[in-house]
Amino acid sequence: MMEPDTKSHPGAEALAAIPVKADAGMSAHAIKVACSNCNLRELCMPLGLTTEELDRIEDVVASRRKIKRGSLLFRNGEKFTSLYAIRTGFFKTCVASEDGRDQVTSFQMAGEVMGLDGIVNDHHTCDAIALEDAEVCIMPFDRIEELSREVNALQRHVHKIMSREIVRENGVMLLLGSMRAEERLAAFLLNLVQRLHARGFSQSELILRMTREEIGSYLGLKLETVSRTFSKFAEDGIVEVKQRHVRILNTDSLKDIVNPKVCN
Amino acid sequence: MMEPDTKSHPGAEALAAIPVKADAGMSAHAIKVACSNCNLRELCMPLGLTTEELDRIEDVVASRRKIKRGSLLFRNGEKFTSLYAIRTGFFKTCVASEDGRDQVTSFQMAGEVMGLDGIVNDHHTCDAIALEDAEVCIMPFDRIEELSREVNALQRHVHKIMSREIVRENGVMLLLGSMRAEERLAAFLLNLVQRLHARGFSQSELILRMTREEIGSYLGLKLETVSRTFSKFAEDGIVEVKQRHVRILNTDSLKDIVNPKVCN
DNA sequence: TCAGACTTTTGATCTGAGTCAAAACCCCGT
DNA sequence: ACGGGGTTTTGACTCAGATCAAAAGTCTGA
Repeated sequence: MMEPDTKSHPGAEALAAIPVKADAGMSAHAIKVACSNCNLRELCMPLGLTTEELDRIEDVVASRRKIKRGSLLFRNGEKFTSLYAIRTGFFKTCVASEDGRDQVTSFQMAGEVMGLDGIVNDHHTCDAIALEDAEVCIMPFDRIEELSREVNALQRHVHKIMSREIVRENGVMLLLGSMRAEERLAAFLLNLVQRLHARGFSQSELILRMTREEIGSYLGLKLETVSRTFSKFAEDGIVEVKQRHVRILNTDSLKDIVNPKVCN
Repeated sequence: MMEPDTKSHPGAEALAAIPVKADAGMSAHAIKVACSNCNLRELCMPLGLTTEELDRIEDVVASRRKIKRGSLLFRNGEKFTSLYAIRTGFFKTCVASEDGRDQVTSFQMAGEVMGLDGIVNDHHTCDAIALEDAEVCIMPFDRIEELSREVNALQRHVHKIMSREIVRENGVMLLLGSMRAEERLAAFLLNLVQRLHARGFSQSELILRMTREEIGSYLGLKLETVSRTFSKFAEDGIVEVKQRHVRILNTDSLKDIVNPKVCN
C-alpha cells in the first residue's frame, strides 16, 4: 500500500510555483509578496477582482513568516494584530481552561485563515501551533479593515470567512454533542480528505499530521479510543491504517457511519 | 423562595422605555425605530458614536418583527437577508444532521445578534426558535455592509460581534470536549446568570426559558442527566431549583466545579 | 375548571468510552 | 547503527452517563 509517489498530502513541492520567492533566512519584511501568482489565491482571496483591486489587496499581505514544527504562530493572551493565511504547512489551534485542560478547536491547512479569535478583545484567546514546518502570509488587520472599506469584494470576503468559521464550529458542536466515537472519527476523516481533495490531493489517501491524542482532543475522545476506532475501521475493511498513513477503502461506509440510514 | 417581584429575568416591562413604540398589530415596515432611545443600545451598537453616525445607523434597522413563542425567526435552508438584534424575548438556535439528530448551538437573549451563520452561503444553516414571545430588530445585511464602509465604528463592531461568536463557540467546544456533566451544568448556569446580570438582573436568581431537554442538547447530555445534576446541586446546597426557577446559593462552589482546584 | 399533553424527577440497569498498564513500534539525532 | 523518547496498539477492568420505565408535577387552552 501507499506508494511513496502518491500525492496524498500537500507538501512544500506542491505549493512552490510562486515566482517571488523568499529565500531561506530572508527576513520577513524584505519579502515582496505576489498573491496574483499564488496558487492558493482562490482559497484566501475573493474571486472576480479587477487587476487594480488585486494589486491593492496584495498590499494587505505585509510579509511572510516561517514557523518550525512545534512552535507557536501566536499564543493565548498575545496582542492581536494580524490574520494569517497559511501558505504551506499544517496547524492546530487549542484553547485551555484555567485548570490546564485543553481542547484542540481546529486543524488548519494551506489556504485557510487563522487568528479571527483575536479580533473581539484585541488579544488572542487560543494557541496556534505548527504541526509541520509552515509558512504564513501576515495580514495586519487594520489594513484589512481599511481596504475592505474600499474594495467591496474584500469586505464581503472577510465577512464570509468569519461566518464560515461560525458554521464550521456549529458542525463541531453537533459532532461533540451528539455523535458516538465511530461517527466522530468517520466525520473527521471525511472532512480532512474533502479539504485535501479541494487542494488537489487524493480523495482516498492521506497522511495525518497530528497524533492520536490531538485527534482525540479535537473529537472529545481519549487517544486509546481513537486508536481502537481506527483498528475497528481497519478490521471492517473501511480503511487501511499504518501509523499516520490512512487510505480510505470505502468512503460510502464512512458516510453511512456518520449518517446512519434508517433501515427498511 | 422566589418572591414574585424579584427582578430575576428580562421581561417586557424591563425593556419598555422606548418612546417610539410599535402598537400591537402595527405592521413591521411602519415602525420608525429609535436606537438612540433604546436601552439595549450599548449591547447591540458600538460605543462612542457621534450623533450624526448614530442617526445613520438607525437607518440600518429597517423594521421590527414579533415572534410568538415556539415559532421560527428563520430556518435552515432559508435565504439569508438580515441579521437580527433581539429586543425582547429569548431564542435557541439548533443545527440538525441529515439523520434528524439535532443540537442546540446557542441560547440568545436581549441585545444579542442572530443570523451570522447565513452570511457565508447566503442561506441560513440553522433554525432560530423563540422560547418566549419575542421581538427583534431586522437589520438587512447589505445595508450593514454599505454603512460599515463609511462608519468605521460600525465596521469594527460587526467584526467584533462575529469574532465574539467564534470565541464563544471555542468555549463550548472546550466544554463539550473535556468537561463532565456537573462541570458542564455549572458552567452553563454561571454563563446564563452572568449574561443576565449584565442586563441588570439578579446575580443569583434566574428563570430558565428552556426545557431540561434543550439544556441537555446544548450541553451534550440527556435530559435525565441534566435533571439529576440539578438535584445533586440542590442536595449539596449549591442551588435551589423549583422547576425552571433557579436560585444560586453558592456561586463559588459552581466556579470550583467548573475549574477544579488542584488541592494542596 | 378540567383534561390531556408536556415536562420533570427518580429508580434500576446497561454500556460505550475512560482508565490503567504493558508491550510494540517508530522515528530522530548523535 | 544505535539508544531513547515519544507514539501507538491492545488488553482488562471501571464508571459516568445513557437507556428504559414509571410516577408525579404543571401548564395550557377549550
